[in-house]
Amino acid sequence: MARPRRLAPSPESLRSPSPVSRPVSRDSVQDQIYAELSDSLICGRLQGGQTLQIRDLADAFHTSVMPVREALRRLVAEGALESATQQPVRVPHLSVKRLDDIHRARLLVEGHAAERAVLLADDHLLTVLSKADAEFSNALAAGDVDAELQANQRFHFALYEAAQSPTLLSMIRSLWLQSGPYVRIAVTHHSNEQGAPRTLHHHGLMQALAKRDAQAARRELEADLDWAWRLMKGKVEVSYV
Amino acid sequence: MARPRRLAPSPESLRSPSPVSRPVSRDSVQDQIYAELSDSLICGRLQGGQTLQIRDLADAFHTSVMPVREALRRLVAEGALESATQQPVRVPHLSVKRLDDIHRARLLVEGHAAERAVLLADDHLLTVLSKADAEFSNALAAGDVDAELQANQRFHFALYEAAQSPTLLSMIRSLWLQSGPYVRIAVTHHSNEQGAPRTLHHHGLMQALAKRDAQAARRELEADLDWAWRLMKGKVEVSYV
DNA sequence: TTCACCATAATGTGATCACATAATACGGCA
DNA sequence: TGCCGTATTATGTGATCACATTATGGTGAA
Repeated sequence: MARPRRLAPSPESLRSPSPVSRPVSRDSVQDQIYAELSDSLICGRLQGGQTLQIRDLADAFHTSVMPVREALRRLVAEGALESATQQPVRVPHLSVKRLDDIHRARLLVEGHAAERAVLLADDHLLTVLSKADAEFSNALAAGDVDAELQANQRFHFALYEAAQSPTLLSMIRSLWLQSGPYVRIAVTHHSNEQGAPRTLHHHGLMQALAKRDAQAARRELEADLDWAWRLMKGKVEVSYV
Repeated sequence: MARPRRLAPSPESLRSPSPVSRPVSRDSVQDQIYAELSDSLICGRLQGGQTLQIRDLADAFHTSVMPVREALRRLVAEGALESATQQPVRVPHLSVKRLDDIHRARLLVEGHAAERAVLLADDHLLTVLSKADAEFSNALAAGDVDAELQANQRFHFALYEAAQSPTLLSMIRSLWLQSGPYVRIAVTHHSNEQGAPRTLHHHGLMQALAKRDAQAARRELEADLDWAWRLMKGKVEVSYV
């Protein structure tokens, strides 16, 4: 029996409207499914409370249930999904309490990573950041939410990778997986309400980086996280307990 | 076909010499295997570089390969184990660089959790901590390394749970899984070299807790982590690059 | 003796089937 | 008409088989 070495195209419900730089073509099938699902989580294409059924995903990806099982298991282990015994896997609902908890952890870990990045970064980082920020601004002007989120992700993770700490990086990735489904809700509802304070924080962060001011970089990053957190908190409060 | 609802007794190579408070009897078989393996990792019953083969573990646990696969997948996702494609899962080797990285993350996260615990704790925590510390001292005096590690784990996690942050707690658990295989090496080689500075840090931490001094608690915890880190670093340097 | 190549074995990974359990819908009773 | 118990469905989980790929051993020639 032929085993598909190549995964079928992703189902429409998960496909990104703007496939900017999808790092596809991993090796095993379960890795590809995992990459697809985690990308969908971080970019907010999956809603909180949504159930992910093994057989449905297997049909959508045109594979058997095996790779899907292991990919879901992996995401559950990272805290990105939740599963009770003998019950379908779900995207967790975020209560206000849990949202605050994740936010505190993000301030702690991502703030620390930003400080370290400032101390360790070379000049190349600034060019990468400004490029990502330019794409972010363009997406914001065009009203392309998906591109905006992708560019924002590139901006932040370029910074975090400069901290040269695999341990911190995997922690941060897990935190983004957990807060991903709610970032989109916050961002989609802000754009027509006010200006774009996020670009200001990005610029402030790059200035702090140029001046090698670690404390200032942390402050700007925390302001950026606080801004998103306040928006998310408002949405969670009205939509769900 | 009868499906075993009850897992066979754990293989001798993984069994703890002093099964103090094993929280057995989870629901699914893969959860039980996961609990067993993660316990073995944290308590250092698995050595760095050791390979864990699916069929071997399945034979040892008297089950099929399925539950073992998923348990291992979960541990890999948490960073506790590593696996290349189509190659057996291994307990990661810790280079000095990686050891330092994990140590910095532990100082950051566990130190923060200690501060929060001091601010949020009630009086009950002190009794739990002193009980765990007493068991720790007894195990130290008796030279029972396994009981010493178990008691130390209970002491620290009682503190961390008092921080009331599920997010931080899961991060800390992941860090302990990663450093577990090397903590034992460090601890087993210290006991006859010098006294027990660790009990001093435990006592200092409890005093800081009684005085509600968060900064002092963090300092004591960091001293405790630094002590273990220095021992581990010495062992890693001589045993492996 | 040493290195390269090939054959064999071993191991992870995917597919399929079987079953226990939780969710759901239907029918009967108050 | 509303509610509860039961039968059915559906879904996660475990077992088994099949296969691609890597590792390993031996054998050949240089």
